[in-house]
Amino acid sequence: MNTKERILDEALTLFSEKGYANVFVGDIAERVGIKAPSLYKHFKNKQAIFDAIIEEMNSRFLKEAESLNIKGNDAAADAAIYKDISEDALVKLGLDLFRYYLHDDYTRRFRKMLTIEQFHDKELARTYLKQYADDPLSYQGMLLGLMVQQGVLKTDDIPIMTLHFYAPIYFLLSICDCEPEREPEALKTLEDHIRIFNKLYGRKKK
Amino acid sequence: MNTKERILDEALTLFSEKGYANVFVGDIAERVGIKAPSLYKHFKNKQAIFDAIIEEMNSRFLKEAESLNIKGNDAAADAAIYKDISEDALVKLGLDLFRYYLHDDYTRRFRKMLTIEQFHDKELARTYLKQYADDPLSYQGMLLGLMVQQGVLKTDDIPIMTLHFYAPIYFLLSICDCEPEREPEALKTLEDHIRIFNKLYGRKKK
DNA sequence: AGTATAGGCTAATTTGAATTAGCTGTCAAG
DNA sequence: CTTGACAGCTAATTCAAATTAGCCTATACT
Repeated sequence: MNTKERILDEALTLFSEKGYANVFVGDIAERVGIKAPSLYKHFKNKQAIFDAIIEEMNSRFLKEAESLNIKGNDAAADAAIYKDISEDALVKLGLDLFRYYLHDDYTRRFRKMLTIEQFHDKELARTYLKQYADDPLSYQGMLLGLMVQQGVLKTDDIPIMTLHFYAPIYFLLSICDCEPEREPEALKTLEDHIRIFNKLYGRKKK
Repeated sequence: MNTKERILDEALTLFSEKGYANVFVGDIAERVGIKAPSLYKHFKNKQAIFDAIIEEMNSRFLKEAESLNIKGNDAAADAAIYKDISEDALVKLGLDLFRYYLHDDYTRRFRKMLTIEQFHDKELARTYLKQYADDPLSYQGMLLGLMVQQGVLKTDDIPIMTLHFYAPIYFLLSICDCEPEREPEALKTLEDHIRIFNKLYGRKKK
């Protein structure tokens, strides 16, 4: 990782912990192992560092979305996968997703930063909701929709079913971001949530 | 409202919009209609304004909790109320709660401020989770528990049922705080959520 | 009336963080 | 070998925001 990337990386860490306004360029520099003025060899100013982080995030998420689309488009193949999904498999899917969101360093730091900065301007608000509300709902809605098609789950209202699946995940994530020591409890709750979700929406047991 | 209270009020508004660090004492003073140095007749410094807001909030919530306890303690009376609660009444209960959280000026501003500042220190993190996660779950768990007792709802796992009821509310609140123009859509979704919740957990229709 | 206090003001003062100036060593290309 | 760009440094500079000093007026209390 070159200096420019290290700056972005350390800045993201600090922004996600203290918020943009509470981080000094000197703090960032120190962590990178250089002096504050040297930062200006790489970025026009502090704001440019923030903007670069947002931009990098956008491109990462775009790439991710594309790769999901590729998978998502092959509906036939996907349908097969979910045809016989067991409760345990659904639990594993949910837990894995959760753990990824929680532990993936980039994802976690970025989410916390956006949580802090979401009210700063319209643009950030939109980004926040897209990442943590609209996109997850639409992606998971697609997956759950497949399961409905396959008769694994049953509902008249896929969007609400998706909300019922995802809202607890979002909620537990907020808890863990705030107090990471509550993760074990959250994982337990998440597992219970998915098992009961599966009972509530699952077709009557064969 | 005297000057001291007006300072707290305007400060809360600003903190909830921009976060503590982005608000200048001059901004607060201007809104109150005085000059910055005059603030220091009322508060030792900027931090003391923030602290006073937190303290006031604590005492408000304490008072609220007490009043809920008084009601909550009279379990027999409460049970009667929920014995024959209809779907529409449950929907109304949820929508009213939601609208209160969203529109009550004090509640809304305070929640946004805590959302921004939650990672600033352990204390704030604890306050945030208590207010928006633990307390709502425990209070609503109590109400839903009564409904289970009365046979209006059925479940083996009241905490998870409560999570299923509340997490979507929390989620929709996050959306509306972030983009208030999405409130109508959120209200619609909330109503659908509660109706389906009621179907999923309701005893088989008579 | 006489004075103390509360609460406001203007004009400093202090502070500290962002940014700029300008120097230096390294290294790659010609 | 030398030139130029790159990436670092120290030492200013700038600037804005918090806070303090010190003054003024009104009002309430004695």
